[in-house]
Amino acid sequence: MIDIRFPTALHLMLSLALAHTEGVEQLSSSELANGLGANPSLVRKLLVPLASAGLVHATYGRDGGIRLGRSAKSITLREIYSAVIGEKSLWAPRSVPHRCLVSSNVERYFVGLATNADNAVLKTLEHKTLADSLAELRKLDASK
Amino acid sequence: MIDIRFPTALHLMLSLALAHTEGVEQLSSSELANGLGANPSLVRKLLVPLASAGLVHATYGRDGGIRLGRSAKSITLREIYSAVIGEKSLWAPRSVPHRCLVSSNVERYFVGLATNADNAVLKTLEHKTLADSLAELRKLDASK
DNA sequence: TTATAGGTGACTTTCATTGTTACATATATG
DNA sequence: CATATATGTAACAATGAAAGTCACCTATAA
Repeated sequence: MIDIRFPTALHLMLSLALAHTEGVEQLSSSELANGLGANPSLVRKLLVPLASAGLVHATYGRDGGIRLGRSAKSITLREIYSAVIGEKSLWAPRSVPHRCLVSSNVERYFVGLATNADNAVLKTLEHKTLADSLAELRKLDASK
Repeated sequence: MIDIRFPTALHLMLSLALAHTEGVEQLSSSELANGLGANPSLVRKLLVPLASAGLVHATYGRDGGIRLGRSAKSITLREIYSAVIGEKSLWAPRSVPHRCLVSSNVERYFVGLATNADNAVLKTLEHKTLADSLAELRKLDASK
């Protein structure tokens, strides 16, 4: 199935950032799930790697909830992507029987290509912060 | 299931390029499939978009087979990628109910991010030719 | 004590892609 | 023309990573 963890995580983080600008310090997993049209349990599972990376902070118990771990200005989209996707490459090599010059070396060669592609993508996310993204959403909203 | 059309197509093209340097002008889908550890029919299906893009040329009938459509020096990895993957983006947006500033605009915003990422990846493939890749394989083979 | 948060494990469902089989179509050759 | 053998293609089953669900555990404020 197609992987939509990154757009989902980005949406979550943007919801938290927006709430923050409106004076709401935290949201529950149910509220976040509602915004996504998803299940609270699914949201909580996606929050695990974001919490490990320090991008969000969750508090237990009654009156608990989820808040941003740092300011929206200091969180980049690259951090969100890396937290959620981990080391998984954009492309996986095909495993082939080693029989000739091509088949014996193409796998290693391809992994190198994939690493280049991964790095290029990370670079496109590196200088965009969560605050930048929220500002972009406001522009989009106004322009329509 | 994970998408390995690009590494598979690259392998095919490299096999054709290698054969060419050895004086073999064409290979059958069975020979190509054998190098990949795959089914000839699967190979033929993958060849369809490569043939449409003019990157390979297939001839029917007895003594038929597949050959490179142009010289290995003139074929870039970007062309192979685009032929096989088409317009499919690296990332798909999550479809969400439109209810607030974030949910109403994040989808469009995300598609923009994905387009940037796609272009960055294409750029990493743009200046590598099939001949370059074959030379890299020879280096890898020699260095081990 | 109770209400209500998040955390987690064990599932089932989804669906694009892989892989297979069978057969139609085209062509070189004797 | 018959035959051998190549590609083209349609229909189908298998695969597997992620989505999604449910039940239950743990933690905490009031």
